[in-house]
Amino acid sequence: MVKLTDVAAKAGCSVTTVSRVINNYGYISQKTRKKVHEAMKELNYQPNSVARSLQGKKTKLIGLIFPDVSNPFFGELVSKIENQLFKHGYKTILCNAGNDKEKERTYLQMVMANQVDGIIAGAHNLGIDEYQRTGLPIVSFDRKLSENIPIVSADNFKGGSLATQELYNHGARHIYFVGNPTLDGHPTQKRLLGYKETIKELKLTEHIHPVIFNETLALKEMAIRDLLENHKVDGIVASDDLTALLILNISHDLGIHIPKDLKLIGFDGSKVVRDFEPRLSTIVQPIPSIAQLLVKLLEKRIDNPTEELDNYTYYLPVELLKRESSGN
Amino acid sequence: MVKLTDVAAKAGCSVTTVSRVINNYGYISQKTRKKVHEAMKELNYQPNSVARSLQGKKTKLIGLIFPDVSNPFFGELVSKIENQLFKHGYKTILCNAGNDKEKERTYLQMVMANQVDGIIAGAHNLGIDEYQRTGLPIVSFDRKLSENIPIVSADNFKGGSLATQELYNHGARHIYFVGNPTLDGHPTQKRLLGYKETIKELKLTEHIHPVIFNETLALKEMAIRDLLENHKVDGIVASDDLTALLILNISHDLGIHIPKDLKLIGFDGSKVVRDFEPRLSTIVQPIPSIAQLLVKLLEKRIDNPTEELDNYTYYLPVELLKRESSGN
DNA sequence: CAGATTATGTCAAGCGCTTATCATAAAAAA
DNA sequence: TTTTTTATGATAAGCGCTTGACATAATCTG
Repeated sequence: MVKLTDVAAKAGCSVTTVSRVINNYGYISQKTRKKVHEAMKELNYQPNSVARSLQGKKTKLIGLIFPDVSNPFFGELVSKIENQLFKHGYKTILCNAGNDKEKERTYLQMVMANQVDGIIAGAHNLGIDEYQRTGLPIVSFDRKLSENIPIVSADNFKGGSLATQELYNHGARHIYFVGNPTLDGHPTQKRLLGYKETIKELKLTEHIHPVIFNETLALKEMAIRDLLENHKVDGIVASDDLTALLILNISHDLGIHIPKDLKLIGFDGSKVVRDFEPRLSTIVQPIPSIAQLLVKLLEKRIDNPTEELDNYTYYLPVELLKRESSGN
Repeated sequence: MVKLTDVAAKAGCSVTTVSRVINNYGYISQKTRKKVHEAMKELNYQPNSVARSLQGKKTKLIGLIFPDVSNPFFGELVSKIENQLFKHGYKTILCNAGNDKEKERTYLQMVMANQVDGIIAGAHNLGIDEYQRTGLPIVSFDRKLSENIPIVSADNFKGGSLATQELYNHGARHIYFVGNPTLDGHPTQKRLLGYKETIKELKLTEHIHPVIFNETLALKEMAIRDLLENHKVDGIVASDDLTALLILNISHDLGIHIPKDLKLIGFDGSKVVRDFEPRLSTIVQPIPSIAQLLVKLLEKRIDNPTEELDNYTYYLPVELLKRESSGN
C-alpha cells in the first residue's frame, strides 16, 4: 500500500505539500505541483478514500435501493443511474431489495455505516420514517416518501390514460386493466387511475383484472388465461410490459389474434422489450431522463442539504409507442 | 452521528468494553454484553465502518465489474451475485463497464481506493496485468485473466455443441453460427468452437455469419436480413438469446416460418427470456450456480489469499431447453 | 482464605489522511 | 534594499475505532 508519505519522499517534499496538491489549497508552485503529480503517477498512488472519509470528506458513495435488476426495466434504470453517478464522480452501492423488508432495512443500516453521501430509493417496502431516520440526502423514484424528499416519476396517470385512449381509438370497447391492483401509493396505481378516468370519459365500463407482481409465473398465467377465456374483452391495458408479454403469449396459445380480436398495450418500454418484441405497443417511460434527474436532484441535496427545492414532485412525460399489438 | 463513546456512556461502561463486545474478544460477562447490546439498539448505533476499515478491518465491500445490467443476462447474474454477497455480509459496488476501457480502469482505481475486499470481474476490456496490479482477491466470470485467478464459466463449448446437435436432430443441414465472431478469449468463442466441432462430426459445412455485439440494432438487423434473404440456411445457432430474438422477429417479417423453414436456438437462457419468449429454444446457463460459485471462491480467496486452490477453472453444466423454435 | 479465573477500566498508540498553526525561505514588487 | 507575496516545511491534533499493556475488581475453586 503506497501512502502519502511515500509520495512525499519520492517527490522530495513534505506531506503537507502533497496534501496541498491533492486538496488544492494554500500556495503551490507549478513546479512542485508537477513533481508531486509525477510521483503519484509513478507510484500509482491513490489516496486512501477510507482515511479521507474519516476526516469528514465525502465518500462519493451512493446507495441504490431498487427491487431487482433482473427485471429489464429496473436493469436499464439502474444501468443509466449508475452511469450518471459515475459521470459525477460517484460510486454505486447496489441493493436489490426485492420485496424483502428485512433486506431493505439491513441495507439501509449498511449504507449508513458506510457513510454514503446519499440514497436513491426505488424499492418501497419500508415506511417513510425508516428512511427519514437515516438523516441522509435521499431522492425517491416513483413513490412519495415524505414532503421533503423529492420524488421523480414518469407521468403514470397520463400513461394510463394514453394507453386506454389508444385502444379505444382502434375500436376496443371492452377494455380491461390487467395487473397489480394495489392502492397503496404503488406507481401502478396512477396508471390505473389514468385508465379509470379515461374509461369514464369514454363512457365505458371499467374492468380490473388483478395479476399480482410477486406471484409465480404459473399463477399469473392462470389469472390471464381465466381472463381471456371467461370474459368478454377486446382491449387490455397491462400495468407493465412483462404482464403484456404474458398476455401476448397466452393469446397466441388460445388462438386469439392480436390485434384483430384483442388489442393490447403495455407499460414501461425498456429498450430490451422495445427492441426485441417489436409487436408490442407500450407506454415508454423516459428512463434516461429519470436517471439524469434523480442524480441531479440528489447531488443538489448533497451539496446543499438545507436548501429548499422549488419543487418536490417531478412527473416526466411518457410516450406512446404505437405498434401492432394495439391495432396499428 | 452516534458513536462508540455514546454507547459506552449509555451502557455505563468503558469504550474498551463496548469494543470488546462488538469485536468479541477478551472477557465479557453476559450481563454487560446484554447491557451494551441494549444501549446500541436504543441509540440505533452502527459502528462507523469507515473508521473500522482504517484499522485494517475488512470493508465488506466487493467490486462487481460487468458489462451492463440492462442486458437481461447480466441483470440476472448481477442480481444473483448481489444476493449471494448479501448473504455473506458483503455489500456490492456496481460498475457497468460496457465496452469502455477507461471506465473500467477508473473503476478499478476507485474500488482500490475504497479498500474493497475483492473483485468479481465480468467485463473484460482490460488486460490481465491491470487486474493483477490491484493486488486484490479476484475471481473472473467467463474469461481467463491469469493462471492464479479462478475463472467460473458455463460450459460454453458443450453448449455450442448441444445446440448444433439439436438443430441437426430436427433435420437442419445448413446450420449457421450467427453472432460475435471474435477469437480473443471472448466467451462466445467457445460456443463457436463447440459449433465447429459438432459440424465437423456431423460432416456438414460450417458457416459463420458475424453479427457484432456492440453494433446498433439497425446494423445487426441488416446483417441478419442479409443472411436470411441471401443464404441457404435452415438452422441457426445464435451466440446469445438477444440475437436469437432478432432472428425470430426478422424471420417473421420475411415470412420465414420457424421452425418449419428455419430452426433456431439461442444461448444464455435468462429467466426473463425463458418466461416471456416461450417459443425460443436455448442453451441455459446456470446463473444461480454461477453466482454462488463466484462468491464462494471469492470469499475463499479473501479469507485465505495465499492458499492455492485445487482448481482454477470451473465449467458449470449448461442445459438444453427444447422449445418450438428448434423444431419441437 | 489463598490463588486462579473472569470481568472491567484507564491509557495510549495508531490506521492514513487533512488541516491549522507557526516558522522560514524564496521570489516578486515597491 | 525593504516590504509583500508566494512557497514550503515541521509539527501536531484529530476523524472513530481497535487493540495491546497494565491495573484493579469481582467471582469462583479447592
